Amino acid sequence: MARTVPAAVDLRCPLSNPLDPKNRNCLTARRRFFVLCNSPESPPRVSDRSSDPRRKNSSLSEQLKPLSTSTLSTPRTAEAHALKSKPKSTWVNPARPKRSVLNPNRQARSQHSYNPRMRELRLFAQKLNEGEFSESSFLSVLEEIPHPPTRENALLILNSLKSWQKAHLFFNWVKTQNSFPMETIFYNVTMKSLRFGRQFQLIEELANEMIRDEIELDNITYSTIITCAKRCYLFDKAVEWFERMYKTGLMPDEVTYSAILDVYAKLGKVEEVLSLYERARASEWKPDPVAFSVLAKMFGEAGDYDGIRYVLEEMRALGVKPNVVVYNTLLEAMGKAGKPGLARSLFEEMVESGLSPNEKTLTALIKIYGKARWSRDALELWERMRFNGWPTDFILYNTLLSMCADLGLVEEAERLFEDMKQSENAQPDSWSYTAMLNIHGSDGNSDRAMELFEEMPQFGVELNVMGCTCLIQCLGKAGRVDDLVRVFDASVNRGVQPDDRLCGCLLSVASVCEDQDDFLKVLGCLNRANSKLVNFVKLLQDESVNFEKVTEEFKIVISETTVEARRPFCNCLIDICRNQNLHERAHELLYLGSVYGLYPGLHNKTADEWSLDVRSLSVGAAQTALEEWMRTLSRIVKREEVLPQLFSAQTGTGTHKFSQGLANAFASHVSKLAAPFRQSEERAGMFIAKREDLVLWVQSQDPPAVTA
DNA sequence: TTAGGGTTAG
Repeated sequence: MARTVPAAVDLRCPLSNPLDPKNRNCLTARRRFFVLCNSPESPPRVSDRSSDPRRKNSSLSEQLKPLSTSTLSTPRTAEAHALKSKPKSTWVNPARPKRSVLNPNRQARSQHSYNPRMRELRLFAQKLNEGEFSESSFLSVLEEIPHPPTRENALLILNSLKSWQKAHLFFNWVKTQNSFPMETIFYNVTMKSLRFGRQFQLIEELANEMIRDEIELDNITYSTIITCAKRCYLFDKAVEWFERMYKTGLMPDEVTYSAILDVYAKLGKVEEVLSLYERARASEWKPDPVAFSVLAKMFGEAGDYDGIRYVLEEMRALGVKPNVVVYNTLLEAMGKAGKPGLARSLFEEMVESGLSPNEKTLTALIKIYGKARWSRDALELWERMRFNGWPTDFILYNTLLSMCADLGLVEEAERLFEDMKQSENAQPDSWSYTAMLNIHGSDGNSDRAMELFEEMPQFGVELNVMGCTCLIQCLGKAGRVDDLVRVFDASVNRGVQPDDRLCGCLLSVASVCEDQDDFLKVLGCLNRANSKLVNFVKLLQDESVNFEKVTEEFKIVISETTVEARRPFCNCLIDICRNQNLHERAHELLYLGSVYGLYPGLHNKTADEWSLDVRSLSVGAAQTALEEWMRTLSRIVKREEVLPQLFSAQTGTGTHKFSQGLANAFASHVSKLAAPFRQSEERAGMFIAKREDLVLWVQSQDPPAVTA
């Protein structure tokens, strides 16, 4: 796309400033700016060390320094200065000759001729592959090799060995035979095998051996080392070996280059990736689909929609046709950037271009439709999949089931689940059962949920903590406390490790128990998982305990809880207090929850409107918050302070098919208090009161009901 | 896996 921009670029245009926060992601601007900074008409602000011939073998990161420090990360003031001093720079051809960063020709593979002893050697390799050997027995079998281990014979066997251990042993054995001098290709084949076993240390040892024995490391060697380091999450090692290659004077070809692009991308170093990409483009490199896939993945991870668009436009401008992997990566990226509509169009474009989607394509799309709550699109896609015979696998099925759970599609989920049971390649696993338990749990069908729980061992599927949580929630809602206890005990005995979400679930069941025996039974389960939490519940029930003690214990319990579970815990604790007629304790807990940041954005004030946002609160917590708010307003009215025109309380509508909706509970509490809030007709899930009505109501409260 | 690079699930 940069190649199609007009001949002159006005740098004063804000879009041309890549460091303007508004344009942080504007890659067009970055590209233009890059080119301008490195054009002869616009000399770089700092000396461009990469163009210094004396620095021929400097590492790439050193070469990139002038770029990353001056072009992409310069403080904004320096940037502004540069822009001011060069207002009328001229656009130049970015493809002008400059020192390359990569070799445009991919390293050629050596040709191998037909080996007349192929059959016997393959059979021998098969014998080595199939047997279970100790190291010594493997070596003794090697002595039975049907033909001498010449270069070609040894290479054929080495290529045929499947396990990295055997390949490594064979490689070392060949070396001891001294039949021929070891060559790069032997190291490369062995390294590839070691990479399957993620044996980076062994690979590095081999690489150092090559250096010691002066055996040439080529692009294949380096790319194998780099990708192995990457797969072992040893990104620093990957970069280290890439730099080492540069220092030896070996130019990477596009395979090594995209491997290192991916390393920087996985490190989240977007600027470095772009610098590398731009550098290579300036060397007249035409990126291939793999390179674009790397870029697309990187932008997807960052949720950077401008970046995704840039990838699409670059491909279009360069005439590179995306393949299925590129489409998959782009679709996934669109999903992460929150663009379901664009993902849908891109998918249609892919099908129209004649490409057939694979299971990964469909998984990405189903996930996007589920997240966007586009049930019609999701189900239509499912129909198309069946009609066209597009490939499926268990991940796709599980994604479909999760989508059904999110959208409340019970019958569809049962059909899919049945399909899975009938299938050969997608038998239900613990994910599938979890999704099914979630669906029936949310639907309130505890019988079906229990049926699923009982059948799991028959199919050899282990229950996981999430499935257990769904089932416990379902049984709790159905009031089947004895079954709940049985399921909990069985789950823990089967190896489920309760986490904070499961504890939160038990706590929420406890909060709705009307029967004291049931309440104690649920707390008994919770005690097995989190005894401190149970002790805290008991402490709350003890009216002789003062607020300071509650504060102290609250702090301990909450700080030991994962961040995501803190607010649910606090909500449930408030609900428990209200159910046990401990209203003041509920108010104390709401106060503590607010102090410790569990309810950010609960109160919002503008000059015209004060609002209470209870969408993340439980019913009891929302009631408590409303009461607290009314107490505060009473005090303000009494003090005759300034009040806004409008008061609003936001409960939300609950988009989920199964959601109970906070609105109804809130409405009945408002009516119990006889407070003048009315549900808004224009704004769904919103309760509104006018200042005059609220003031009259507050004044009529004598003694104020809400302060009780 | 037949000497090297990129894509799927709470």
